[in-house]
Amino acid sequence: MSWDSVYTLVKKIPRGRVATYGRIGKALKLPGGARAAGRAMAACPGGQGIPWHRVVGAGGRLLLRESRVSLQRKLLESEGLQVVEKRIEDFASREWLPSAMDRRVELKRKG
DNA sequence: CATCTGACGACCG
DNA sequence: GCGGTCGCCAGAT
Repeated sequence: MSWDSVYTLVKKIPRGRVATYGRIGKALKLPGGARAAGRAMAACPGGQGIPWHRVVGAGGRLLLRESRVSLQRKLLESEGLQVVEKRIEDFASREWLPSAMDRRVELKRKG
């Protein structure tokens, strides 16, 4: 399985925004959904401009292991996001939705 | 080939 | 909110 489509999508996540494994898996119709997105990110090659830290779990939770979550948190905070108890504050308005269709939902939700 | 291990998430008690 | 179950699958050993 090639995870290129996942990395390509992740690269599109704007600075200061985050996307979830579930959304990514669904948007790309990956077999296995969210878990597939997780596997892809686990195998994510470094040093290629992939903003891996902008991918979080459902509800805006940070799911990485302690050894890595500290860096993720640091990177997210450096982009202006607030992380409290391994969770993105105000996640609903910080979530970036992949497809054009989902964007309408986002705009609608924002009001 | 058998087995184990995950960067998930919805659901339920 | 917390812990357990289940669906689902690529790599590593």
